[in-house]
Amino acid sequence: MNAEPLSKQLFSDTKNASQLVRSYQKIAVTIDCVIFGYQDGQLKVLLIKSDLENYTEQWSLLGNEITHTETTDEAAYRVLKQRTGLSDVFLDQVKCFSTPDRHPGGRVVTVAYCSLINIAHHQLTCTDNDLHWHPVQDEIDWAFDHKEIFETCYGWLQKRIQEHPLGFSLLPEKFSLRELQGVYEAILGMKLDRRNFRKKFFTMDFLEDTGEMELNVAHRPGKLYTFNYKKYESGKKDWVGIDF
Amino acid sequence: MNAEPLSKQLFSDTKNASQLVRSYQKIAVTIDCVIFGYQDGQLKVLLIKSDLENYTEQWSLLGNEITHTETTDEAAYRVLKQRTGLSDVFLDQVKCFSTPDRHPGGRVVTVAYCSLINIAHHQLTCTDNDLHWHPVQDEIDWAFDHKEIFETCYGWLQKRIQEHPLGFSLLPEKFSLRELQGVYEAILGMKLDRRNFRKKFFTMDFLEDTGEMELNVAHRPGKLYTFNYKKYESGKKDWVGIDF
DNA sequence: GCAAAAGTGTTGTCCTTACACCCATGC
DNA sequence: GCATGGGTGTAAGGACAACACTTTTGC
Repeated sequence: MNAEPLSKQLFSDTKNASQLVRSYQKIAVTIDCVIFGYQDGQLKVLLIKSDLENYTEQWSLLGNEITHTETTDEAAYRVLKQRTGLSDVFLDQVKCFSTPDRHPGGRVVTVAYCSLINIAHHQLTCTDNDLHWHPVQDEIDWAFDHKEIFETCYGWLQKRIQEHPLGFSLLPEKFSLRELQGVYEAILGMKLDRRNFRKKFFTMDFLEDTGEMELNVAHRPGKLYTFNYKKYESGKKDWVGIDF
Repeated sequence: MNAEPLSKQLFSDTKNASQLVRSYQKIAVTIDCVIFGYQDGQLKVLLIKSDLENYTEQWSLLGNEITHTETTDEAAYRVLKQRTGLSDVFLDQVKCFSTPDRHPGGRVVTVAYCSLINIAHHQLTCTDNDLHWHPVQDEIDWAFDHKEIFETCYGWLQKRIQEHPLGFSLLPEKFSLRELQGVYEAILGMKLDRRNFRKKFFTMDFLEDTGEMELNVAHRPGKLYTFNYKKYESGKKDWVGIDF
């Protein structure tokens, strides 16, 4: 607020790095994971009942403190692994939330992470505290500021999935185009034109025809494709173009 | 790393929120500002000589701890204000950096912020520690992990300026299209076609002709425009399209 | 009159959108 | 044979890239 005294105090002299850091106020830092999953054509988010007194009826993101020896990334992977058994999955940092009174137990700064996994392919390793998947369009009674964190991550995901091939992590190794389109429609919350969707992905040229077909579907079976990551990498463009 | 003991410990019972937060490890949290400025057709970044022993020859971003009563956003605005006198400027959170040994004085988690200001229109309020503007393409001897933070923010800015009208904050109220194009070329690091650039911005339809012309230029004077924020807001589109 | 940048249009190409019909399978 | 989704093509419109000449001003 008043610039002079602080800048004078901070920049008068060289300082010892350890002393400086010792002088800083220390704060609890946590990570919270917004883990999205997809099942039956619906986008869902993984939540637990809060385990804090007075908040046990509210839904909470999966979170944990970060320890002195790990990065926030490592903490996020640790939590994801503990709760879902998953380790080979994307997990991206979205944003840091730091409102002083955001946590009822005192000052806690949290870093939000976002992930997207295939529900059908991973059993939850622990279902304490009512851990389960909630359709994203359900009314949810959120704990603390987790509604805001969730919404930020959901918006981030909708933008991200249009620019990066995240959708494939929701699908089995081999998938039909209908399944792929279902993922996009669920995440973006809108219907897409089937013919244009197919054209789009075929011209992007990283889907590989496996030669196999769907089995046991109550309609004409579709071809199964795999996502060729190498082709995706080599075909990436780096210039997007000005477009507000 | 080993999931079982921790999840058992954390989720056995309801807990008191204050006790839980008290049990968390506490860490120093800082913000670092990557403040970009534009002058003479060049993009520059505002740096100081580190004021830490053994690091006084290296260049450092403007940073500070966050206190118990402020958000990281508030801390970033505070630092920006102290160092540049500016307050009516965009400042966006980019990313949190948390490698345990990133700071020589001990564990410090930092949140990087990015801003873009008009150098010619703001005097620096304090030039201690060799505070000054460095062209972004200069070789810079960075302190700590500030090179990584800078590069992340620079990439973020290049993407961001293509999707949001940030460039106008670098220009006077009234500006010519040549000036606007100069900003984009400096930030993106490439030449753009003048005719296509003009077409692009005219069809986006939020530039307003002031009726005035440039003065004192050694060539045919150009028209001066203003950025009409209201028109920009109302014309924004929300659907971008899948495009990897 | 020369240097420097302003201002302006067209064409070809590509991408996007909207839209309709027949086909293969399970039941 | 009916329901369900698979698979396909085209035409119109819009965006983008490439490209050259005339005009206005300061010096």
